[in-house]
Amino acid sequence: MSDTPATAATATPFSIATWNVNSLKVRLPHLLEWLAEASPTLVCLQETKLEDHAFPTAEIKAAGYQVAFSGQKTYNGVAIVSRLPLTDVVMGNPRFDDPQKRLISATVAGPDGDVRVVGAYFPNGQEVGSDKYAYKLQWLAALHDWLAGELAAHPRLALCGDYNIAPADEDVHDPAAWAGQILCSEPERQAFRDLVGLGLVDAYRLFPQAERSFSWWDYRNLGFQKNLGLRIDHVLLSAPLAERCTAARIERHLRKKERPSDHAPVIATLS
DNA sequence: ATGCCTTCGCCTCGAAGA
Repeated sequence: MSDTPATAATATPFSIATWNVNSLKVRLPHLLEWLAEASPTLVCLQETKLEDHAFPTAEIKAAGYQVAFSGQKTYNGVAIVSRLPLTDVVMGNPRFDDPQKRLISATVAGPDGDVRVVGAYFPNGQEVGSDKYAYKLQWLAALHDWLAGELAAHPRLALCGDYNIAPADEDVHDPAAWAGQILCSEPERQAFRDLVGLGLVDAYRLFPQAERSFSWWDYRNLGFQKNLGLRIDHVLLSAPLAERCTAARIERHLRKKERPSDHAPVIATLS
């Protein structure tokens, strides 16, 4: 027997997820299905590719979730959907003037106090040495600088999103082929380590995981069927949240659905 | 292999993604 109140004992655990949906217009049915099935407390979405007036607020609210979003036509676009109220919503990085909608932050009530959630769609970079790669590194440096202050202000913080960085060779299906390439280059991996150095922990690596675990697979060449993937979507937790993290997994089965996103959601559970 | 798949916007092909 436990003296825990029944309401707490039966409550769904607090969980934080991230998913690059590659067009929320196309993937809304998948999202609604997954919200009903996995019941995450909160999900950060990337690549919504929707202007704010077109965001499917009513459909997501009908599923029992609140929304905050920052989008644009064709590219980028981020959102947070949450079963709990979202407060202090902030768009973008105040230290980095950027027309690309890649960042959204909000506060939710967590199991042991407020949690600050930062949802991020990191730049892809296209090719090492390109203008887009230079932008990616500048964006990463600005994120690091801003996040140091955010962590000081909000010690209970989660940085969730499509990082477009495979942090280590074990996160790459063919490390030799990808060595030095975009998503795997040393400056990108160093930027990832610099974020970790602020006091963040990769929730997925807190637990034993299957080898060759990935969150993205190329649409081409039967990438998913052959498991030719990369682990580039991450939930990073500050120490007080990492201490309470009890599980982390990749929702690989969503990649098997009809007309899937090329990314699968990543979800971390907190006690 | 400058390829493959998917999305969007433009206008049925190019750009971008990763």
